[in-house]
Amino acid sequence: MQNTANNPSFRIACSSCNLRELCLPVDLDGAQMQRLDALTSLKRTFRRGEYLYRSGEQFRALYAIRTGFFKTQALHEDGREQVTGFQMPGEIIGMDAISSDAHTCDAIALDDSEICEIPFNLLEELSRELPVLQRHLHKIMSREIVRDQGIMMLLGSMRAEERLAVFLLNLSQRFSARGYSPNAFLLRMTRHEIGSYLGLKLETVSRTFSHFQEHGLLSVRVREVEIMDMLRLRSFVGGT
Amino acid sequence: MQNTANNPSFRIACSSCNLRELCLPVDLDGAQMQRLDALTSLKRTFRRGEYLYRSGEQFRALYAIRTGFFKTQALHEDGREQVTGFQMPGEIIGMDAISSDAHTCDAIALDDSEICEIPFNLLEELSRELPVLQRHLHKIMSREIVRDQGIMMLLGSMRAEERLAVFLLNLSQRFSARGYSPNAFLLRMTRHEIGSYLGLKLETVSRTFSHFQEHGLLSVRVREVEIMDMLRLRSFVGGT
DNA sequence: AAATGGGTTTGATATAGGTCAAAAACCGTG
DNA sequence: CACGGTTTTTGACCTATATCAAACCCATTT
Repeated sequence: MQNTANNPSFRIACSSCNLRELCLPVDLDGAQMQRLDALTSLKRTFRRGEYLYRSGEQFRALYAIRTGFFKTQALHEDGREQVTGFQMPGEIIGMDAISSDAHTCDAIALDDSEICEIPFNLLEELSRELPVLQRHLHKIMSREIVRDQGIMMLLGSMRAEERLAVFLLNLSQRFSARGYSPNAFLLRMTRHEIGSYLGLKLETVSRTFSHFQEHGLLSVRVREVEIMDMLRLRSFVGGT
Repeated sequence: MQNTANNPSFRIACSSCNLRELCLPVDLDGAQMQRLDALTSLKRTFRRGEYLYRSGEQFRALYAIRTGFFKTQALHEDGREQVTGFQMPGEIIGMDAISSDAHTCDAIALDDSEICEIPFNLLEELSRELPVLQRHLHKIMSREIVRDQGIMMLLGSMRAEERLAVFLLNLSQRFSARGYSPNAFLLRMTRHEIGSYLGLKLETVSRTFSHFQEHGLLSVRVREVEIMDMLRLRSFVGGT
């Protein structure tokens, strides 16, 4: 599949973007803000299934998700692939590529999506002049490191039920931070993708959903999830 | 245990450090180099078992390891802990702490060790003036992200033998990069710590070492490892 | 309305790795 | 160099999750 629209048709600037608090919450004056706007002016849209970037492609920019939903997946030499994350609006991806100047994973839209492209050399340039932007960039990268270490913990020492509970609570919290219900949401990914992310087979994911439902923790109808008992779901993590 | 020596006794400057190529391989002129030297002038030594930092402590600096060996471990609320990495000379740790201004894991010396402390605000300041330093900092952080994703892959989709093989090959490669033999080395960590890192129980680690030995891939005498058949060990990864 | 096909659920069975336990090896210290 | 604690090895058994297989569901196409 191809990227359908490279036309920077509509130009929602950072200064007027409703995701600012999540994406680049830095305190800049008018002139500085204008420079940031200039940096991120290139928007692109993607249809479900399209690649934002592919492993091996040359690194040029970070990407801020404006709308939609993405997954990133790493490919092993031997063909095995693993989902390394699911990204939603306000989140920034592509930082893995800085170290080698080439992307180390694929990013694929799970929904029709729109992104802001942030050319990295320009971002570096601007962050040399704006310490608060510099610090924010470092925080974003550090946050990614912390996130990954959380997943290492999950994969290394949690049982299937805990993993799925952590996953759902994390989604819930992120939807909530974006103004959506923390209790009811639509999964954008398949059981296979969830399993790949959580280090489980799709059957185990499906069974664990069923368990949760039997125990009245939530109700699932395929992609629709409603968390019925958030507290008990939380207590699953690190408990029993 | 306490930090025994805060005395910045001996001042090996970056400019004359034999780890430069690994640690901060940036191309600076004399004056610039001097400023970098000033930045990293505080050295500290640690005895085996001592903490370099603890989870929750305020973030002030990154640390470059000069000699010795460290582990980092994350603690879950519920008491579970997991080793998130083993670090050796030339490697820089502490980047997880940038995002929240507090360390999110413990760093513990597994050997008598020496580190260079790099105050982060000064590093940011200098990297605003020296683009090559700025880029290098970004690369180091990005490398950490890539490393973590490799571990996610390992934990999410490899069997015990593959995990241990990957672990040993990685150590081998890093020892080799530091001028030590890639074939024979001493493990600085316990079976328990290896298991924690690899998402396995210590008994499984021990058994897997024994398997490898039975198959003539390597010889182990507790902490001493000698890789006898590097190729076959490599072929274990992603194979069979 | 039937056919197609990807995704999901559920069941039956297999297995890698975990758990429990005991012995052996190792290491620092007195 | 003997002692006590820690670490490692090995064995026997158990369990969570994988694997294999079939049925089902739902959206789209014919």
